[in-house]
Amino acid sequence: MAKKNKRYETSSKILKAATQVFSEVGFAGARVDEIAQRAGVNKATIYYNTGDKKTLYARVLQKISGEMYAHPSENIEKVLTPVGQLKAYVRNIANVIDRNPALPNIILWEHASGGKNFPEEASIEIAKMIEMLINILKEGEKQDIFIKTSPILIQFMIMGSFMLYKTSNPIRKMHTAFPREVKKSESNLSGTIADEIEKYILKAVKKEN
Amino acid sequence: MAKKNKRYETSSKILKAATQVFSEVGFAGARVDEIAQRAGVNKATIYYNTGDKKTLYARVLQKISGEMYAHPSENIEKVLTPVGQLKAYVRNIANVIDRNPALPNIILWEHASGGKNFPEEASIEIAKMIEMLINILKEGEKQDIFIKTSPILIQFMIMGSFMLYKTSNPIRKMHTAFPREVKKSESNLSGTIADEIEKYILKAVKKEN
Amino acid sequence: MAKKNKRYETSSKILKAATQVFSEVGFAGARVDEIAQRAGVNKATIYYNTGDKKTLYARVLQKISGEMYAHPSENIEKVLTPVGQLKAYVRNIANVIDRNPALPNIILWEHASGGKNFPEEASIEIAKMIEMLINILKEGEKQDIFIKTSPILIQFMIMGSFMLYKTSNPIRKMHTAFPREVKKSESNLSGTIADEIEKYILKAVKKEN
Amino acid sequence: MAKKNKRYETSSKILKAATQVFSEVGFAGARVDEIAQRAGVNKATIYYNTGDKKTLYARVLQKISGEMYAHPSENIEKVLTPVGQLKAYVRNIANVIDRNPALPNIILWEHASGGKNFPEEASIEIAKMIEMLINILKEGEKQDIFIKTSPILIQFMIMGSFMLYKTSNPIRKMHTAFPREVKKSESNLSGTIADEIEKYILKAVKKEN
DNA sequence: GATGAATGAGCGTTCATTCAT
DNA sequence: TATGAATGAACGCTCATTCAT
Repeated sequence: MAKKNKRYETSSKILKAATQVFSEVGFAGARVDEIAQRAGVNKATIYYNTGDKKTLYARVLQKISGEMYAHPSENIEKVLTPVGQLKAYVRNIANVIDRNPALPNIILWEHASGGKNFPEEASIEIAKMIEMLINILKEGEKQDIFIKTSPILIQFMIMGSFMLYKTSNPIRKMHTAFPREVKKSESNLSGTIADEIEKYILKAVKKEN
Repeated sequence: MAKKNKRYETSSKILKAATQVFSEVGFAGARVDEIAQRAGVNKATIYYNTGDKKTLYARVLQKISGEMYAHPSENIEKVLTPVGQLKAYVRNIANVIDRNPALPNIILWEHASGGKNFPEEASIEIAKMIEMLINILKEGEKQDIFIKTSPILIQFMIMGSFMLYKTSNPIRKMHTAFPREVKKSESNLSGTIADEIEKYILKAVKKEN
Repeated sequence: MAKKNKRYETSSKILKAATQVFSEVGFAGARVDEIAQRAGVNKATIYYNTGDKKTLYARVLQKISGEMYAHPSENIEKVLTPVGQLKAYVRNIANVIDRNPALPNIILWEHASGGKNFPEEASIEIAKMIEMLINILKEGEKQDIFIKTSPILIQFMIMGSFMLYKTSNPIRKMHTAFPREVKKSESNLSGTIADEIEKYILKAVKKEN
Repeated sequence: MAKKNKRYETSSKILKAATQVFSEVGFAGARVDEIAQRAGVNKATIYYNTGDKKTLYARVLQKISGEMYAHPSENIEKVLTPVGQLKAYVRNIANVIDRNPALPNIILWEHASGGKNFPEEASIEIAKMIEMLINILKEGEKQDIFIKTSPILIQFMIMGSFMLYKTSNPIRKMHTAFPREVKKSESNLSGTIADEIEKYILKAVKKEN
């Protein structure tokens, strides 16, 4: 709306390009030159505008984790039952990932590298998110409809399956060895994939009667 | 003992060091100097003995995937019921990961990078493994004890949770934000962790009656 | 006076230093470090400004052959008789070599290496030059004042004597074995040396009557 | 004849291979590995048998110059007239070059590099050779059949034309720009080429009457 | 006499970063 | 605000040389 200043525009272009590049090749593999080129700015502009490579990466991480862990909370409180809340939780994650294609790669880069660059702010967001899951699962237990579970493992099952699915796309297509059922893939999670994972997670967690 | 081939011994030292370094920092982040130092050999020896950085990485990938996807089959055929087989399948994966600490990181690096360096041989091994899972799940369906599932997603749930668990260890410990339940961790999967995942996967897959 | 383009100035310094170094030790013997040092720039500047070692060498070759084969034509067309033209031809070559001390060495490096790096553009220039000589000799034949000759061999006699003379300078001085008459040398061709060669070439080519 | 010892055989193979390689790419461009491979021996054998790269190159130079400057004298003394002697001189050089294909390249490498590695022994041989030419030319002058000439320049005309001819072969064939008359070439000097050069040199030197 | 294995020194090249404008 | 030019510090790799056998 209001005409933003030029600096901000440049900053946005840089951040967008950096997100792309870092997600494709990771921190060590990323070239500042490449980021500058994709952003359509001079390499020195990155240093002038944002700072060094590490700072730039930190900004990317921060933005990513902000998006990751802020939105999911949106629709959950409106839902009343733990089952509905857990469904919403899974679905929100799928939505966020679909809206941020760079996210799974970056999270995996960070996991692989042992989180060396993971900013404290980002882990606060994650913590809030997990707390949300903990509450949902606890409430389910209290109502005697969920079994006792380890929230962190449930979290990893959800995130892990989504992220491996997303990032395995090129691998599955590249190699001829895989069975046919494995090679077909959908680019979005929010359709069939999220449906399935939601189903598995719920079954895994629900008490049989 | 028998005097071993000198070249082979050197090669082993190099491969071991390379596996470590690549798993810690990935291909782009790895320094040949560092690998040489950890192997206790001169940098040039790596080139004399094994070849360039890419070749070395390929060898690491090959060894890793060999170990990953060969062993799990071991105990499965002895088990008769699909439930037993699925349990063995999950447990075997946990065992392999425990025995090869570099494995989760390297797999994640590869996923994150879109499998640019993934050797065809490795994907053959993975394919065999997934085929195994497909058969188990099919048999379960046929016997009407498993629901219809997407094997690749089940696979990703198992692998994803194990690998994220393993690699999240330093992150979880590093950051203060996480709830207490999340911070405690066991270094091996084969104990409680595998038990839990096994339970969730089975519940996710089994038909309720 | 007018403020020159900075990049161009750097480029010139690099090209000059490169010409020197390549002429002294050839392509394989040249060290990029040495070129950078003589040019008074950082080694990386060479890559930023010009490109890799091969590209740099190509530029040197191109400039050398440009100078070699452009100027000789200058004064020849003004001269009317074949004898005068041939004299001018020889003299022009001597002048060019005198003005470009790196030239003989570089041509010899290229000859010795089988012209592996010789750029097509350079050979076009040489070809034009030889064509000039062919025309002079043909005209002389037609006027019945020159014998029938092989132009390429005449060319090699001229170039060969000039270039060996120039490059033998350090050798002749270094070694004590040579007869006195051989050791004295003039640094420029354009004086006595060119006079002599001109005389020999003309005698070799002219028809006796 | 007598069965030579093994060391000598190895030494010969090495020297032959080294001569080839040095003539093709010069001292700086030569790789000890390549020489070893062509000689069919282990790289370490070169050091054991002959010494380091410089020593090996010196041996090659020595052998080359020995061959170059010893043989030409053979037939000259039998010839009585200066004209006949000069013809023999030119022809002998052509023969030696034909018999030693590595010779022109190596001489050119040495000239180009300013004779940095030229051994004193070699220059003694050259000196003897030039002295021979000096005597022939002096005798011709005394008999009033040759004009007064600069022997070193005559020497360079002969050597220069032969060597440029030989080494220009690949260049002339490689590039399309050259006129047809220039592209055809004979691999041996001793035929037409030597005839022509001999004719030019004699005409250049002989007194007209 | 000969060699497979290993290495130190150095080379061409890249890359994150800074400087002058 | 932005950039073209320049650079220091590495990095992957090569190569002449040595060592143990």
